[in-house]
Amino acid sequence: MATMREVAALARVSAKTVSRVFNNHPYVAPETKERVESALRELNYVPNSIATTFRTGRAPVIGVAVPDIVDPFFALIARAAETLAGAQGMSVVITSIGDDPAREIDVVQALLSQALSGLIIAPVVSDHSYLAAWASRMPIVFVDRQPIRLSADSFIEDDLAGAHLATTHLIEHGHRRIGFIGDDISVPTAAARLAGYRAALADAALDPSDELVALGAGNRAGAATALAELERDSPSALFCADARSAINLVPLVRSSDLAITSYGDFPLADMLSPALTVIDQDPSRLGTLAAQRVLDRLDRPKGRFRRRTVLPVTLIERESCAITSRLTRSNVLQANRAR
Amino acid sequence: MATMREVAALARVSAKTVSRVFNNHPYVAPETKERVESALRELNYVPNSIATTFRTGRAPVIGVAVPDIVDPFFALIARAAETLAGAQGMSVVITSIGDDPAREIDVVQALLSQALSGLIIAPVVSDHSYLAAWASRMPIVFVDRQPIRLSADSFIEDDLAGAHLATTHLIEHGHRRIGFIGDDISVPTAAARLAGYRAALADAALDPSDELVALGAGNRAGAATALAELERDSPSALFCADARSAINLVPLVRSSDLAITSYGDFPLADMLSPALTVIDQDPSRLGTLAAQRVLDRLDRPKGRFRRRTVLPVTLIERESCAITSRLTRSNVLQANRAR
DNA sequence: TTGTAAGCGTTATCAC
DNA sequence: GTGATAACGCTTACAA
Repeated sequence: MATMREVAALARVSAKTVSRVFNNHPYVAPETKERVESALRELNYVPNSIATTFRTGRAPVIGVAVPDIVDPFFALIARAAETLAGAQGMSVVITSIGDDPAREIDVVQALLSQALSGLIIAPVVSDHSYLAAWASRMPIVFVDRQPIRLSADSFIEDDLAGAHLATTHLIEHGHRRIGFIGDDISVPTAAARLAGYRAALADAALDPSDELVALGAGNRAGAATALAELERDSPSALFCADARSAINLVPLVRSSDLAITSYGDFPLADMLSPALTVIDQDPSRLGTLAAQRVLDRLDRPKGRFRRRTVLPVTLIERESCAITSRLTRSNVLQANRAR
Repeated sequence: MATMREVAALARVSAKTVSRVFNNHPYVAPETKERVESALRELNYVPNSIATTFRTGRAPVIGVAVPDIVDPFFALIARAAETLAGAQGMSVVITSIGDDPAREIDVVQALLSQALSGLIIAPVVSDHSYLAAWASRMPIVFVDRQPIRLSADSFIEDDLAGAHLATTHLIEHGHRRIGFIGDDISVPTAAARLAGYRAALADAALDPSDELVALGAGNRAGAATALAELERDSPSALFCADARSAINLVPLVRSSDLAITSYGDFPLADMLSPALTVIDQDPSRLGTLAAQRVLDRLDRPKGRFRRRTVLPVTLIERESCAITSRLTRSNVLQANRAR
């Protein structure tokens, strides 16, 4: 690990000149430059990034905190952010917050106490005032979920409209008793989707009964309980508020005649029988936008930016919703297989 | 952002004493300690981690480089490493290398030029000598893939035995013409799986014809081509060398009568009709072991450790292999649904 | 065009 | 027990 001083000694110049050459500053005599460059090569000089960071006061690192990096939705956000940041010479520290809200503050504080230049966060807790102290020091950008009790940039999806879209889709296919199944309603996105579901029912003058709402489907056992609960009220269709719940639900409804729509696509959703109609999200775009915003804020600390950006979502229509398909299930299976 | 000096001034002591109090060093007079502590509280002192890192010469950060963080297999490795490291006050910088081997060196060098304490890597390229310079400075641990032209610790799975197991399973179910389908054979794990497949055929005195091997199934189009290629030789079963290829393959073989076994489980593999028999991997364990090894090496730089650890894999038998199931496919479907 | 000096915040050394 | 001083490697003023 040669230092600048050692390179300087070898090239018979001062450390400052080495610094100038290394950072391509002008006003270095060509022959000096050449001598320094060969010394640089000879000693295989690599700058000590800790020292640079120390001097600069800020590391070229953006923190990314998401509930779970194993969830492809968040992994796509993280990867997109990493790609964009990497192109600007910044790297990305990823932290999985986990499902336990109690852990979030510790985990995120630990992340922040490193020397980050900025933070991208999809929070689990619903009070983000603990970030206020940090927000004055670095750009903090929320993705997928809005900041609460904190003023910060956010890029989120139109969960309400998406849920409305999916529910309306089921209504248009003739369903009248539509169940809502999700995991944890305290997550703001889930709450918005429930609101969208209810709004769609209201718009169609259908009864938004609480008995048709079941939660806790984040794991297979919970999904089974939730489904059993709903089935007492014999819905003909389900709106599933997130992809993970949908994945848990799929095995359970195989033998039933329930139509299903899911908020969030997932691999093989199109391979099920019947193929699942889903709300399509664009996590990569969220990640790219968030990272770009962090970089923009770093570039122009005094700049003015839109605080809240809501991205539209779309419906991917497959075959899981029609009442008719359920009545002739075996035909549909045949048709699927023939494709 | 109060510094130690400011705290020292307020407590009317030297910076060193503040440092002693903050780090719980002995030999501080109780009343001095108390005065310092109240100053610490009053100024809300938070140590500047950049300075500490600079002083120490090493950041409490472990790098994790994997081909793709969106792939749940690697995400599980990364999450497990993060969890273990986090418990020791270390954080984790994750980088997706991408599929392009040409990018790996740049990406990993960029990662390394930060001040890491160690590196966990699942490499894409097949010559790791570029890491030699770094290996002398920090522990480098390979996961899932072995180091080539470099001496380093590794935790890998028994790809050869796993592929042998899966192929033998198909043979035992009566299959005689078994195709191999994968993505890129230059990836060492894939090569080992091909070898395992061939060994199993040889052990059963079956012909390991090259015509039954098709590659490039990493995307849907490639999978279609690969499958078409294989079907010219009418195999009755396929051994699919990785989960991603299997996911691409599933839609294509729906209408066929091919039995399938996949190396690597994936969500909903048990929900397909017929449910897929797979080789089960344990990426979390790989990640945990790798992170633990990095920490162990940091703790005991002179310690001696096993260089190469091979983890066994297991077969999860589902229903996709029996010849009989294929002959009575519709019955099987009924049975599935009834479950 | 090049060099000198100072300092970023913390901690190790050694003296008191 | 406590404090002055130096040092980590680099860059920013400023001087030459």
